This record gives sequence, structure tokens and C-alpha cells, in this order.
Amino acid sequence: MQHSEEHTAARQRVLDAAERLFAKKGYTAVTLRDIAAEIGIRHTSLYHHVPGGKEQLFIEVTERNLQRHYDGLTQAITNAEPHVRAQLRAVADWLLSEPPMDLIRMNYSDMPAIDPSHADRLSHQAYAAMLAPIEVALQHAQQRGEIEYHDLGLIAGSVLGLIESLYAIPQSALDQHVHSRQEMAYELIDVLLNGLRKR
Amino acid sequence: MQHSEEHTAARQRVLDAAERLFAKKGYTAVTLRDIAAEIGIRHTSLYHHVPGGKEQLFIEVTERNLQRHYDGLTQAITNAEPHVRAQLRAVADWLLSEPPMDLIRMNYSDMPAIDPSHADRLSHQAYAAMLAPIEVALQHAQQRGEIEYHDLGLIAGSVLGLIESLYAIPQSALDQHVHSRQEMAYELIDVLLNGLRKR
DNA sequence: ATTATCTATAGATCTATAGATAATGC
DNA sequence: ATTATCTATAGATCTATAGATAATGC
Repeated sequence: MQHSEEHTAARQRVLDAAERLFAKKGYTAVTLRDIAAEIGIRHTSLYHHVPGGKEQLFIEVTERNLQRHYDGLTQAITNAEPHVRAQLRAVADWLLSEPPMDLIRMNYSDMPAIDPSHADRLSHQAYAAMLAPIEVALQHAQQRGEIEYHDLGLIAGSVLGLIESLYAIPQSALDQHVHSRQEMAYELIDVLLNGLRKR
Repeated sequence: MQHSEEHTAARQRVLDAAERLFAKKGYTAVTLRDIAAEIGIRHTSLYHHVPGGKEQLFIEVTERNLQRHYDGLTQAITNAEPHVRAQLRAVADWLLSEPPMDLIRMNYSDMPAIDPSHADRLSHQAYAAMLAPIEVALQHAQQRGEIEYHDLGLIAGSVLGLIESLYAIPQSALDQHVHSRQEMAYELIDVLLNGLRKR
């Protein structure tokens, strides 16, 4: 016997589609019809999987997305060579393999549209999931003497901001440009690390 | 005699409110009712000032916003001391005095929701208005020998991305933190410039 | 038998139009 | 006289519920 919290295949398809669309366009820009259309069902069928409706769906898949990012970033860092440059490149590779995590939009547009208590929790989770793995890697790099800075939380945010901001480049501009997002990310990581070198 | 393209005081109030709200929350998250409520009129009255409706309103105020940013950034740089550090601090001050220009949201959420031909133009304008002034300042800095890098367009984007990403920090986290956004921006500018030093 | 989807429907909200009324500026 | 706003209304779309039908998994 399975109760409704269980993860059936159909429910997974719903959550996957919702996660992708909400991540890409934000809470208000996505309708339940968009999500349902994505997987070829009627929007009313979504309520069977998520009785709480749009808001519950958004909260659930956003937490899921953040957890996935935490895992992905942690894995990327763990699997990379134990040097900060390789680890930050792995972070960039991970982030650029996913749709952008637009934390500004979350902060200014998504969060104000949902229940405040949930918004607070999500904001906290976003901060922790995205920044913590990077900050830990930077701390280890500092212990190894690869970098030197007094506020590595700020630098972790910069790494995230620098890489994600590459998603602000329109596809049309990317096509003309010689470099890919990955190449640009790698260059920026080198500039940043150059600015953090012990001297 | 004045035709409807003229800028009357009432029309200015409409555009101001629309600009602020669209900048903050994005195209789909803002309704015409929100804009009208902001200035204490009924939403149907908006059509008198902007017959083209929501989409025309968004396009008009977004271009206006971009022009304002271009002017503001150019002025900030011109009025600053003629050194890259002071100029980038002035850029940060300007950007942090305005609501965030979330170019990721524009790229992924706003632009797909409007007419493609207008979207293309707006994307191009955004790129030019926000990056060009910073890039020019960096080129001058390079001519003065203050920095050295082969792709200053990429660095201009980084400056923008770094500073705007400070808007991803929730207010609650800012309250706990010791540093203001401005202080963090100044620190990041120093790290970046340190990474771009001639050596 | 359980899970998933569909149809039908309600009520709220959104963009938009038409025409009447009020406010403003020579 | 012109400009700005309002009321009334239409039609589209959105979230959500109820109950019937179809698909699935033991």
C-alpha cells in the first residue's frame, strides 16, 4: 500500500516538469496549465499529485531543486582534484549544466508571492544549499594556503554570482561570441583566484 | 496642443510606477491593477496613457529604465576620480541605488513573454546600456596601465554580475551580516582589480 | 484495488474596450 | 477644450473542486 506522499513515476514526471519550468521562469510566470501541457495531461490532474495546488507544488520542487544543487555542488567538488582551481571549475561545470538559479528573482519576485513562513525557509535553504559547499571548498583551499581572504562567504557568493550571471547573456550574443559560457567561467575563476593569491 | 506621445505629469506617474514594479518583479508578476493601485487610479485608466496595453507599457518603461541606467552609469564614471577603483566604486554606488537589473530574469522569463522582435531589441539594448559604460571605463584604465586583460567585455559583465548578485542576499541575512551591500561591493571590486593588476 | 486522468464547472482575476463623468489648463 | 479618470462590461485565462472514467499493478 502506498499513500500519496510516495514517489510514484507519474508524480515524478509532474515534479520534474514543474521544477524545470519554475526554475526557468519563476513562480508567477508559470501556470498549472503550462506544467500539465509539458507532460501531456490536463491541468486539473495535477491536484491528484499535489493537493495543495500551485503554491505547494512550487515549494516542494524548489526545495527539491535546492537539495539537488547542494548534492551536485558537493559531488562536483568532491570528485574534482583537490585544488581550488579544479574545484571551482567543477562548480562552474555543474552550475552551467543546470538552468540558472536566479536568486535575485527568487528574492524579489517569487518569495513575495508565497506564504511568508515558507518564503523565509526557502530563502534560508537557498542560501545554504548554494553557498555552503563553495564556502567549505574555499576554506579548505585557504588551509592549504592556495588563497587568502578574511570573508570566504563573500567570495563563495561571488563565485556563484559570477557564474550564474553568464546566463544573462542572450543566446544570440553567445552565438556571435567566440567563447562559450564554460570558457568564460574558467577565465573568471582564474581572475578571481589571481585576486585571492597569497602574496 | 499636445498629442498622446507627449509626457504629461499624469503619464509620467504611470510610467514611473510601471518601471519600478516591472523592474522589481518582472513582466508576468506585475498586473495592470498593481500599477494602477500604486498611483491610486483604476487599472482601466492606464489605457488612456498607453493604448497598447501591458506589453507596450513594459517595453516603453524597460527602454526608459535601460536609458536611465546608461546615463546613470556614464555619469557616475565621469564624475568619479579618474582611477578605475574609484570609478568602479561609483558604478557600484549607482547600481545599488536602483532596484536590481535582473538580466537573467529578463533573458529567461520576461523576453519569452513578449513579441520576439521587441524582445531582440530590448536584449540588445540591455547589453549595451549596462555593459558599454563599464567596458569603456575599463579600456581607459588599461590605457592608463591600471589593469591588464585581453577581454574587458567579459570583465565588464563580471563587475555587473558581481554587484547585482548582492541583491540575491535576502534582507533578513543582510540584517544579521556586519557588512552592507556597498561595503561588500567595494571589497569585491578590490579583489577583482587585484586579479587584473599588471605584474 | 489502487492510481491516474478526464470532464464539467465555479469563482476569481486578468487584459482590454466603450462611453460617461470629472479634473485641468488656457 | 483637452486631459484624466471612472463605471460597466466582455471575454480569456487562472486556480481549484467534485465526481466519473480509464489505466496500472498486484
